[in-house]
Formats: sequence, C-alpha cells, structure tokens
Amino acid sequence: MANAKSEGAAVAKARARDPAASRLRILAAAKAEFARKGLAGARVDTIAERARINKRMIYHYFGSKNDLYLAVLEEAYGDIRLAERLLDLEHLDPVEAITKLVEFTWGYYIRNPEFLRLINTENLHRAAHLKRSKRIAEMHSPFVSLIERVLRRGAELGLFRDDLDPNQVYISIAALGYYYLNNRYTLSVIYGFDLGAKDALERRRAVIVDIVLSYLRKPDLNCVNARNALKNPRGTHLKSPTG
Amino acid sequence: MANAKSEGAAVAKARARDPAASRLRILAAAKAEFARKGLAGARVDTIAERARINKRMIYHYFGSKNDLYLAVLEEAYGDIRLAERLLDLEHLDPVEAITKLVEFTWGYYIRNPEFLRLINTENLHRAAHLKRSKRIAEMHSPFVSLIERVLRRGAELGLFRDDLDPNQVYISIAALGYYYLNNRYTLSVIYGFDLGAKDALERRRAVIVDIVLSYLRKPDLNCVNARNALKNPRGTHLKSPTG
DNA sequence: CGGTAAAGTAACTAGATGGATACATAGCGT
DNA sequence: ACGCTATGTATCCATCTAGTTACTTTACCG
Repeated sequence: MANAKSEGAAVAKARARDPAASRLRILAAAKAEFARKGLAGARVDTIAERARINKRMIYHYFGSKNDLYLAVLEEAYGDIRLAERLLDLEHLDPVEAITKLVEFTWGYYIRNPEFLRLINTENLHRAAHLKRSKRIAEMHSPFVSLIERVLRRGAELGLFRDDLDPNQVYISIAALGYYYLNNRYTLSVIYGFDLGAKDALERRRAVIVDIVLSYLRKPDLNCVNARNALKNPRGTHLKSPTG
Repeated sequence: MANAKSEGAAVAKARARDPAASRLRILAAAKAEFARKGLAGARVDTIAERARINKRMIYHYFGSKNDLYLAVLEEAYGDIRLAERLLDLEHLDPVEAITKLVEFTWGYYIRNPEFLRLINTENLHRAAHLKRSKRIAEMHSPFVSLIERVLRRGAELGLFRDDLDPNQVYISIAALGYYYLNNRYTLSVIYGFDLGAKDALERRRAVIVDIVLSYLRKPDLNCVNARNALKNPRGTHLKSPTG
C-alpha cells in the first residue's frame, strides 16, 4: 500500500503517439456505439475498447460523454451536408434533378444507417444537445435552396405546380425514406415480411420517386373532371375550408 | 441486528388494495417514462415514484424492466389499432375516405406523442422486444385492408390509379406525418423556425393530404404532355447525363 | 540534449441502478 | 372467524458506470 502510487502505472507500456488518429478512432467508435444503443444505452467503456484506447483519452479529447455525443452528431450532419453539396443537379432538367435528389437522399440513408439512428436519438432528447451546438449554423441543407430553384424552373416550364413550398417538399422527400428505413424493424414484425430485403427496398425507392413527382406535377387544366373529383375538400389548395 | 427483520417492515402502513388500479398506474407511469427517456434512459425507481407505488410491485406485476417495456409497447399498439378500428370510413366516397384516414393518422400522432417515441425506441432496438411478443398477431392495422378496398373502389370509379400497393400507401401516409412530428426538434434547430407551432402543424396537415391524393389520383389520359414530361424517370427518359 | 507539455496507462471511486429479501396485512373463500 | 394468498412496504445489495487520480512516456523545441 505504501507504494500504491508507483504500482499504478508501473506496467504502462506506451504506444506510438498519434493524437489525430486517436481522435478519429474515438469518434468512429462513438458513432457506432451511440447509433447502436442511443445516448443512455451507450457505454463509454465500450467506446474506449472499440477505439483501442484508454478511457482517459476520451475525456481528454472530448470532455464528457455528452460532449462526445454532440461531436458525433455534428460530424454526422457535416458528412451529409458535404455529400449533398457534392451532388451537382443544377444542369439537369427539373424532373431529372428532383429524381436524382430523391434517389440520393434514399441512397444516403441506406448507406449510412447510423445517421438515421443518431438523428432519432437526438430527437428523443428533443434536440437538447444540438441546440447547444455552435456549428449548426452551417448545417442547413443546400437542398432546400436547390429545390427552390428547381421548383421555380419547373413551374416556369409548366411542368410543376407553382404553389409549392421547398421546405415541405424536402421534408416530404426525407420523410418517405426515413420513416420506412428507420421503422422497418417494427414494420417488418407487424406486416409479416422483411421490409429490408433487396427487392422491397428497390420497390420503395420507385414508389418514393413516384409520389414526389406526382405531387410536384402540375395538374393539366384541360383535365377538369379528374381534378374536380379529387380536389381536396379541406383547404389543401390553400383556400379556407368554409370558403 | 437481532431484530433487523422486524425493523424491516415495522412501519409498513398498508394502503387499500386495488391490484387493477395499481397495474394501470404502473403502466401509465412506465409509458411516460419510457417515452421520455427511451428504454436504457428510463429508471425503474422513477416509474415507481410516478406510479406512487413500491418498486417491488413493478417486478411483481411485470417481472422485469424489459417486460414492463414490452407491456407498454403492446398497450400502445393496441390503443392505436382500436382507435383505427373505431373510425368508420366504409360509407364515404374514396377521396373523402382517404382524406379522413390521412387526417386521423396525423391527428393521432399529434394527440399521442408517446406513441411515436415508443415506436422509435423500439426501432433503435431493432424490434427485439416486439419480436418476442405474443400479442402482435392481432396488431396488423385494419387500415391496410381498408385502404385496399378504398383504392379498388376509387380505381373502378376512374378516380385512382389501378397500380397502387395499399401497404406502400399506408406506409407513406404514416411516413409523411411521423417524420415531421418525430424529428421536429432537430428540424426546428436546423431550419430555424418552430415546426411544432400551431400554424406550421396545420400547414403540414394540408400538405400531407395534398401529397397523398396527388399520388393516388389517376393522371387523365388526355393530358399526355404533362404526363410524359413527368412520367417515372427510371428507364423512361432518364438517359445518363453524358448521353 | 535535456526539460517539459502533451499523450498515454492502470486502477480507483462515488453514486446509481435493476433486482432481491424480509417482513406485514388486507380481505376473500370457506 | 380464520387462514391463506395476493398485495403491499421498507430496506438492502451486487454490479455497473461516468468520471478521476496518480503516475509514466513520448517527442518536440530551444
């Protein structure tokens, strides 16, 4: 007991130092762990183990479990925004542009399942961590203004409706994929078939494109019958319900 | 130490017994706690406190934290299925029926925020608990077969497309509302406005109805121009950018 | 080359947490 | 009226967990 101190680190065998790599390993391990178990379910010890690093370093680099979680979140948002920005849709015609955008979003969700899970976890916490973030300013999706431009072009060409809100369009595109992929586990149990199967995913992709384009499409004014028959009673087309 | 035993329950002041009520209080408290914090984040002590009951009884009635969580989940599913079943849409015309169905789903999510959060939590766990449930057989939504009938009627009347999959339609209806409501916290931070505000919610409801009806609507065959321009991309006119 | 700050290790701790134990009693069937 | 079981209370506990302490070592810089 007298020499408890020297015992403490007696065996410490040092490894080659590489702070940047250590940070990255911690982030990657944390991303996997938080995505898998959520914030409360994630274990700092597990993260340290997966990162092949001492737990002490996590606190050294990130301060606390919560701050590490926020760093993971910020990185995840940064990643998708970057990927979105790399997608060049400006030169495409409106229908093609929207199609590619929808398919990109769907594909990104499929290729990055941790992203969905992290966003979900953060929403369980009512965005308490994201609210504290200083880096979110730059995180607004470039897709919204892109969609705005595409919608305008489409409307000018007489292809799209001219009363569309780009925010709603983007949210809807995200929604149709996100919900399916995120909830495919419970949905599979309840529906009794595997929503995650290759062909099911492919079918869903096609349906989403179909839905979005159907919504954007300008109903031809010559086809009054069908439109009238379908026109929404409750203010869908903006007029007041009673009017 | 001799009388440690008698000390143990010396002060036990009994309350009037009401097992059914106790069970319900536990379930209600657990639902709130699990919805708020997720499975890992929820505390059994907190549930006991909120249910104004001794923790012992939770284990007595439900066995374990996990089993309690499953009971809460099953109840939540049972509740929505019941509500869905009470909705009578058979006598409405197809457009009205779909509209009401969409608005009911949206409204249910708004009125029962815990439902979304519980489903989310369960999907974080990849439906591990739901898979073990013996009561899920009866939990398939009556809406799917209802939608199937409505779609058929609509198609016969020439109002709706005849190539629609009721599963996809139902999933899409759920998706458009679920994503918006569940992710409104992070979305609000990123978009910079409150998606949960009264008017924002009202606008979203209208958009969802609009999207769904646009998708179901049969494109009038006379309007070939618009249709061709918008017809589903893949293979139709989506030549590669370089071509 | 040598001192020092950053990077690293091992072991510990205070407090929580799910679950268990020990005991008490209400009230129903008989 | 009486005993037995379901219902209930207070208390404990083994284990886990986020975060800390105490110490070592690398590598860079003047």
